[in-house]
Amino acid sequence: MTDAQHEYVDQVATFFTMVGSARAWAEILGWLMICEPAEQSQAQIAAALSLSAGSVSTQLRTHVSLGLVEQVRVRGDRTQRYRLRSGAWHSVMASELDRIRALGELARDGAAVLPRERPERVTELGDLADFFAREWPPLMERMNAELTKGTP
Amino acid sequence: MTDAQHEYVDQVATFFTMVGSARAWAEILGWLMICEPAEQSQAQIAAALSLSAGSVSTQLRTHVSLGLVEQVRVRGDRTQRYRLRSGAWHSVMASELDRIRALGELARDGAAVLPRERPERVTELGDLADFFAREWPPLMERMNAELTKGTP
DNA sequence: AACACGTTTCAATCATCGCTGAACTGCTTG
DNA sequence: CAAGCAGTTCAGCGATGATTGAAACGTGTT
Repeated sequence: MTDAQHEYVDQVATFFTMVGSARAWAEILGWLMICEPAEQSQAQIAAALSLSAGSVSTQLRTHVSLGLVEQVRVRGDRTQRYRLRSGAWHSVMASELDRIRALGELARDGAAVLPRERPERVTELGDLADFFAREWPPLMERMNAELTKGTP
Repeated sequence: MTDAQHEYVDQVATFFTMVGSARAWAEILGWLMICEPAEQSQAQIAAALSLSAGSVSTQLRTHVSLGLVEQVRVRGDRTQRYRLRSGAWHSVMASELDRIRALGELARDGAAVLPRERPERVTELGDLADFFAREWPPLMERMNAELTKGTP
């Protein structure tokens, strides 16, 4: 692992820790973006990032469950490999829809305690969520259409 | 503060703590969504939520700096009041653009360590960021147009 | 001026959560 | 069936960061 690679992993990790991710989680993500080969065993990841086997196991599982990383079995080799899923970033964006829906839910539940004064404080959130729930799917479609040009 | 209100504040707080916000920050947000009157002093907020004056002061400042909350002076009364800004939720969405740009930056910096194997791991992120940087502003415009219908 | 009230600041405390290390499971091979 | 390796689990440690409480500040009031 070169200095430049190390620096980049750090940069990615810094970004994602800023938005609330665990350090190890973020470092693994950064490493899987640039490592060679793209498929890595847990041991390789642990070695490259100087992380304990435990952290790698745990955080890798959350990566997998989020759909960012996939496990691959290389035939002839029994050790599991992990790699960034192709389209990983797309699915991050696509999953935004769930969060938007959750916000809509929050707004809807607010109906029970709607304030007389400036009820928009709650309703505005609902309208917004509805707007995005409508706009997001076509946006995702355009995204896929546009960015799949080179890779069919 | 009724039980229902308390419950709702808790629900909002739970949602936002899930995505990495501080508990007090999130509770204040929930309270400012449904409190009556909409304008509240720090002391009122602290009392309603059983928070210390210190937390309220600190977290309220971050709310203000994020543009979610604004301070208002009620004439005749010297104590400062705080309230949810109208259009608060809109500006949350609008500020997403900054995060998208940051992701684009991250991808661009990745050029220095671009892997030979599956370089899309990095470049895909850049394309995505570009796509959103282009799509976001018009989307925001449509959002404002559509949701401002009732409130000119 | 002195006081009262609202707000800010900050050091100390507390809680949370991620990380480590070691023990454990399961699989494969000699 | 023992040995070796990959991965998992979990208790305990450590660090980060939020919360508190008290003291300082400022502003308006008597």
